[in-house]
Amino acid sequence: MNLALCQNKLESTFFNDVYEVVKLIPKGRVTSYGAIARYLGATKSARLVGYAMNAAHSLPNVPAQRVVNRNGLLTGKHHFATELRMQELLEKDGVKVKDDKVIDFAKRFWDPLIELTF
DNA sequence: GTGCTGACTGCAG
DNA sequence: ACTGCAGCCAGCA
Repeated sequence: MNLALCQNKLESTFFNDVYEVVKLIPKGRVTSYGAIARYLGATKSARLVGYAMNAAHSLPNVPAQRVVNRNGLLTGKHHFATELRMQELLEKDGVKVKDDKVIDFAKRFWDPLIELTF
C-alpha cells in the first residue's frame, strides 16, 4: 500500500494523522512509531512518524514522549528541551522509565490498530 | 530541480 | 546475536 493513497495527494495528511493518533494515546500508555505508521497504512514510513514528532513540538496536546521506538527506547528524548524532559513527562503519566527504556513496555504498549479497531 | 538527512523498521548476510 | 541496507515523506541547502 502506498502512502500517497492515504495522503490523497491534495494535502499531506500524514503528519496530521500522526498528530491525531498521538493525541489519542491514553495517559499512562505508549506506542511506537511503527505502530502509528502501520495504522496510517505506511509501515515503511516509521521514520516519517518520528519526523512528524519533531514538528509536533510546535503543537500543543501532542504528547510526543508517549511515542517511542518498537523496543520501548526513548530514542527521541534528545529532541526535547532536555534529555530528562521526556522521561519526566512519561513518569508523570505513570510510565516508569529506566535506562531510557519504558518498563513493561509490552503492557504499556498502546496499538492504534487494536485500540482503534472498529 | 537535485540530493541528502532524519525521533524507524524489517529482512538479509 | 550483530551489522548493513533499503524504503517511505517532508524540509532544507
